[in-house]
Amino acid sequence: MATKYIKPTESELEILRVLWEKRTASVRDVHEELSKTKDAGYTTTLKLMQIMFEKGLVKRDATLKTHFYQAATSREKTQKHLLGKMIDTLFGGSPTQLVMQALGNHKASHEELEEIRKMIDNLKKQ
Amino acid sequence: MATKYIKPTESELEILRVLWEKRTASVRDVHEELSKTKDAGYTTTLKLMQIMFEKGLVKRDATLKTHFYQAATSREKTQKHLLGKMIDTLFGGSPTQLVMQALGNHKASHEELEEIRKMIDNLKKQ
DNA sequence: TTTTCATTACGAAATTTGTCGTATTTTTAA
DNA sequence: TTAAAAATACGACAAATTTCGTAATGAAAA
Repeated sequence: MATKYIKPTESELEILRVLWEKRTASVRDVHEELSKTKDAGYTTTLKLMQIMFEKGLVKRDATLKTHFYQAATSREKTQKHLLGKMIDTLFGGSPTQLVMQALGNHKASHEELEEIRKMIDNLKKQ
Repeated sequence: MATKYIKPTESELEILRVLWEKRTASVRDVHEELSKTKDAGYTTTLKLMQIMFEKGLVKRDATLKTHFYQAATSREKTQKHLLGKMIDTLFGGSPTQLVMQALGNHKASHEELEEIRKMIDNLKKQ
């Protein structure tokens, strides 16, 4: 049995975002990044990251005094899970509906649209 | 200033889903629908809907003994908000990334793909 | 060495969410 | 009119999440 997927909370997702971007970061690194848009104390970030470690959401190297953290799961896997959930709960199970919404409401460049079109053509061949 | 968007919780979203489908429903209606997949008492559903009313997530007609509820916001608006948030937090602001993920991981029929392709062609004309 | 400073550990409070039991109110049926 | 049934109101509790203060620890500087 695959280990149960643990859904990150809102705050945990913010931390994961930083870790995905930086690959490896100390609590202070993460906290400074988050401070740009959010204000909470350093120990709050620390505590959250410790909890995430207990949950298995992040890994850490504790050999040095300053611990260094990494995300334990990839951005892609998390995207897949949360997107799947959203499709089920909010788009009646239809990925198409979601895609239409996304394309309709959020600007995409000519090149990006072309990229998507190519992907569709590929999918149709199968 | 537009009134702040209130993000529905997980349970609230389930209730909204029922209301979007039925347009108008009593607490009992909603509860019976939810009972199919979830087990919680009637008063739990009632309480949640009362809280949602206080938050402004639902409207209600309280002239009769049995109150009738409606979602205060459309499914489309909610989809747009949550999707936008997901694009920002999880897909680095790129709707294209999200679309590619969605198409890659979730099966869509030939007809649906065609539909999306048409939309893309339309968007490209502008 | 001693002091200072940055870090982690930990407990606990505050908030939010989800749950339900009981009281009250209203309608309907006997 | 009275009793029963069904609905809402409300308070309270439990669990999860977020927050922070303080203590302990380790490293670096004086």
